[in-house]
Amino acid sequence: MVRVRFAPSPTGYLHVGGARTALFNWLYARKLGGQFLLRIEDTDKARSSDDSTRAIFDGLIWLGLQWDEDVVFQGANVQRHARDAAALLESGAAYRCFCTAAELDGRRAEAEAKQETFRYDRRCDRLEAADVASRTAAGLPHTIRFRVPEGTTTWNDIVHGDISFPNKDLDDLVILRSDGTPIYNLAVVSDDIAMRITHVLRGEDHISNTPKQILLYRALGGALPRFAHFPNVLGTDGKKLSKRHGATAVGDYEHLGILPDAMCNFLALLGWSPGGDREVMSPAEMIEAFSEDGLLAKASVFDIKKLEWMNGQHLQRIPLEALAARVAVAIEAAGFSSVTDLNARPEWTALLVDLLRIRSRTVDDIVRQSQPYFGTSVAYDEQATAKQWKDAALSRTLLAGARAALATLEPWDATAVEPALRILAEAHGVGAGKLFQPLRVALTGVAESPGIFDVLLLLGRDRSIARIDAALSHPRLAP
RNA sequence: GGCCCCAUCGUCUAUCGGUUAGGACGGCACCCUUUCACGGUGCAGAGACGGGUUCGAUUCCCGUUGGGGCUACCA
Repeated sequence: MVRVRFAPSPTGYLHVGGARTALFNWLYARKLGGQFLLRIEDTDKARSSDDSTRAIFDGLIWLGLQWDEDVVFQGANVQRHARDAAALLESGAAYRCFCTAAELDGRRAEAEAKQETFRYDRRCDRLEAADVASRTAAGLPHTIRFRVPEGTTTWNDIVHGDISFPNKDLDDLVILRSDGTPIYNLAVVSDDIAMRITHVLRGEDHISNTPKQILLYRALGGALPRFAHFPNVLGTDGKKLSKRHGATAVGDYEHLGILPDAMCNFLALLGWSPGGDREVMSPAEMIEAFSEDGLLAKASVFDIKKLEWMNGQHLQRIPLEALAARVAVAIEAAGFSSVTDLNARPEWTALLVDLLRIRSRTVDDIVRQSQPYFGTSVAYDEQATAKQWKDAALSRTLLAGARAALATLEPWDATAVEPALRILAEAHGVGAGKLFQPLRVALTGVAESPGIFDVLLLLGRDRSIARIDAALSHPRLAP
């Protein structure tokens, strides 16, 4: 049984790089019928917060990456971590170190000053047993260090192939602090063994932790998992994605009107390819197409333009009712209308959303463009009126003509509206566009909108007439 | 500094020794058209460099260069 885990530390929001790691774990588990677990690594109390934990849950839920089993909080396992450290001490794989943090810092600075690589010199490992016993009995504060054995540590990484580290380059790492709390590498291995994790899939910044962890697995007698290290997600400047690149939290994209499926699709393609030309996929299709072979070793740049395009593609594919429900919430948030009102007229709402989604890339685009279809009056865009009502006299004539034609038109539908307006344009000896454009501005206040007949239907007769009247009394159209 | 990872259009990528190096985003042009979009067509655009191996290298190996990561009593 495949068991993978996503193990973020709750020190901020869920970052897109972390989201991608979670996604790959999720895809891996779902593809193989395994379990996707979530572990919150909160052992650093100073930096961890409940708000951050909540933000991680929210982000994963929004993305649709549901985890299996209960969330594991690493902080709840400190007793086991300490027990494991004690066991290592017992078996001789680790030793007590009485060097203080200040001494260590001093030696490190000294080595650096001499351009030398600092490595712990194991002086405490050479202490006489009696000495160690008496210092311990005296209650002298000390850490527990893992004694890195001789040799080379190698593993076959799922994305990178064989990677090996000479053990001599690994320092004897502290696994338990002098206050008895565990250090990261110990906690991770202890927990992964306890959680029976079979595949550790994480970011490439953990590559250099891996040999240390493998050594700890062996010393602890745990079954070694397979490892995969995903390359970093970079900003457009080629540097690791961070706050200064703008939006990096998945929540930011939610608020920008990105659909979760589009976000997952986009993230999956950063470092994974199903082969061939496939790009736009639903979560189910991604699971179906997912395989280790498609995982790339190269870091990739987060290109928001492509994300937006991807979102536009998903906007067209999502079932209309589902999109309408999301848009309704966003329209209420924008203050144009209410969910209750929109639900009361589902067909009208569906038509509105369907007409706007084709010219939108985000939910926010739809909301922005929906404004003219709510409320009684519209704000006339200066540029639009200047351009489309340039010839005031002609515009007045055409708008008045349209008002007259529409006022008594029966029935109020596409079959009647279109011929009526085309005949009107012809009667005035102008092309259809010469009539439609000024009318579009009169009805919506802006120069871009769905087709003019659809606009009329969306607004209804009364509001259409009222807006033409409002346009007629606009300063620019004054006689 | 030491150790490790990486290297195809500006960006995301296909290619599993032999291709006019393909697709997508973005850009540009044109078509469609009542506007804006959508859609369609076309154009520009890539194997970092140097050595090998091979009949033949983008592909395999080595080096150089350039990016990135780690180097804590952080995670």
